[in-house]
Amino acid sequence: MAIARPVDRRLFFMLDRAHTQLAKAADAHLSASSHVGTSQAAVLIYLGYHDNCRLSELSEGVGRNNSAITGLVSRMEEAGLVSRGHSHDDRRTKTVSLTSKGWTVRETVMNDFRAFNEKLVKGLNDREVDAVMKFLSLSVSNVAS
Amino acid sequence: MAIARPVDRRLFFMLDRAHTQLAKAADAHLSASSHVGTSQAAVLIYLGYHDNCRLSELSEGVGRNNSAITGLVSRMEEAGLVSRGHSHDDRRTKTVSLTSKGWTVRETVMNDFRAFNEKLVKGLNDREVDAVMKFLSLSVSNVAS
DNA sequence: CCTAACTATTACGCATACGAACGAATCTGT
DNA sequence: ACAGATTCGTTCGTATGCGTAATAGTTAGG
Repeated sequence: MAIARPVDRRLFFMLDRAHTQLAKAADAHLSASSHVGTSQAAVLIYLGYHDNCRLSELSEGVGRNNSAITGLVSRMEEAGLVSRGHSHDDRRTKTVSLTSKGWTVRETVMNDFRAFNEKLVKGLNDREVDAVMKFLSLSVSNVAS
Repeated sequence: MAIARPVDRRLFFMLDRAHTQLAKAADAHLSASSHVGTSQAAVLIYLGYHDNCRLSELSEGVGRNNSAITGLVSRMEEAGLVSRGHSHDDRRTKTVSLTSKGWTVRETVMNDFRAFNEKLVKGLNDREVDAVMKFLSLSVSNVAS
């Protein structure tokens, strides 16, 4: 259960720090080949698996709220990476889909991240990587209450 | 080595997502008792261990760059949590120290995070927690190059 | 002494995120 | 069929952080 080990109280800050540094490194990694940051990259990747989805679904998929998505999608629309559409079923909803340019950039981004993620787990064995992924999934639901 | 396992390419996004959700939860957790966010909380905790340190050291300690620290410290100074001082050795440098109010808030924040961090590792055994901490430390240096 | 390096600040523009509130559309219960 | 609740996307204001560049004071090296 790992209760109250002194080191535990630093866990969140270690995560925060790692995220800051890794996001910075990932941004640098990405902008070398494409002009997208990590937020936009997440959208590109998600849309590859769920093209033409609702904005709310995208919001859920990349873990940002509605208003963040509105701005994010708008910037990406201006950049020609995605386009908005309308749903036939429900006139409230709008959909997002990748443009052909979006698909191309996504391909680059995917390759970049494959290399990047391999760097992240350098020095860890499979068992440890599994523990990390388990933590990243579990912790979100642990605090969701 | 965990090379090219299909799941690896999602690692960074899982981290990104976890960080976003956890930061949001932590903010809610904190602002219930004190009026500080996670950035300011990090500063409070760091200063508890390195009171009266230089701004650059703080910058390194909490993983933000110099100009971000200037703004962060200014906001905290206005809130009465920290105060700026001058170094005797080097008159270029300025120092930051906790005010008595800062120490009080830090105490609250520390307790909040103890509880919060315990929630994060719920469902993980010690071995897995160790792997997570190892990952969070290692990954930063792995991409630092 | 002069110059180079360091330290912190400041200002600008930009990206990202949040919560709150809004209008429009849709669904639900009666 | 209609009133009320809910959902969806948007807009607004605010907070935070980054990069870059300019500024200014201080220190250290030659």
